[in-house]
Amino acid sequence: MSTRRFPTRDELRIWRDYLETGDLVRASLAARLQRSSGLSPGDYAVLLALSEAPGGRMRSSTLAETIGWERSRVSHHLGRMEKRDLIRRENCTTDNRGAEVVLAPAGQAAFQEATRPHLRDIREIFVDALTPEQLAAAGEIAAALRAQLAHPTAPRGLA
Amino acid sequence: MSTRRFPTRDELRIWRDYLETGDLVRASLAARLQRSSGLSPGDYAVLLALSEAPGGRMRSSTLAETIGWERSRVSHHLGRMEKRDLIRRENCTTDNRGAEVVLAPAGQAAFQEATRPHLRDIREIFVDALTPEQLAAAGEIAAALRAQLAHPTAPRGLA
DNA sequence: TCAATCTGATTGACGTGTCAATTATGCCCG
DNA sequence: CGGGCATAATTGACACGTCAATCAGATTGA
Repeated sequence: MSTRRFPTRDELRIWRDYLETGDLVRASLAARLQRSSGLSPGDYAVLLALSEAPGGRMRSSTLAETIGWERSRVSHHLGRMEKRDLIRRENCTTDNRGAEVVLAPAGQAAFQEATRPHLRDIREIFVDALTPEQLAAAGEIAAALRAQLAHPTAPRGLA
Repeated sequence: MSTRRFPTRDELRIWRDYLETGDLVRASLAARLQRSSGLSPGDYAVLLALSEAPGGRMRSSTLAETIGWERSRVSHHLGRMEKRDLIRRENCTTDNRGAEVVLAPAGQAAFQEATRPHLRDIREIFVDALTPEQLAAAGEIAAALRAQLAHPTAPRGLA
């Protein structure tokens, strides 16, 4: 009985629609963000974290944890952002291995420029598109999918 | 009145959950596919299209249309797949500009190896995670979001 | 003290995606 | 015919992501 049938045509269509639509939404928001501020979603995430940190500065590893990225990803992204003067990197005084990421003026400006239009876009593209019931359902669906990922029906050696 | 408020904290949480969960699902499926067959989702999409084409061959531009990719993306991906002997490229006899993409034996084998586990994974990770109502709601949410993307509340010069 | 080890961060190789430019061929019309 | 334009596909430059390897500075334990 654990061997149920393959997904039906309808189920496959919904699955595909679900994922592809998520991508479209993401892409549309990213395009608007880029147009309004020159920032990528990654840039925005970094600047948001920094702007909420005291002094606009943060240890690189703390940043990684805050936005949920791998450390090497952070390193690469900071390298690109540093070239554009959005952030600076300084040596950490309390731990010579460490690096501190500092919000640069251009970064702060771009972030402030970006925030309001970005929030408005999220409302327009996502929130306004759905009825309150659909919005709630979206949250429940996400939760159900996460639960399934955390506890797969048939463990296959994947975390 | 067209200037409604920014999204609430809850709305933002749902929005973020929705997109991030989609990514997690995608990543989990991709990891399983990779493990079971050595194929990436892109590889799978290409091989699926080819395996459904008569003779396992297809014009490169037709392939692009079929799977909804940009042509340059197809070119790059085919280059990588060709190096792994999953496909071959031949000159098109009817149009000397054109290229025909041909399913290679290794590609056919990998695809057949991949299909059943992949469909089962989709069922386990996505379909089985949701109640029938949630599945239906997921379809409706995707449709609503697409409709919104096609007809933005406040056009901002974006297609 | 100082060697083994742990940890913070960077780096390099590579897959993947976009955009703009390029190449080569087909095609149409004066 | 032949110049001009459309089309097929590739290419190059770059952003972004992962993984594995590396490097330097902390830590700690005989």
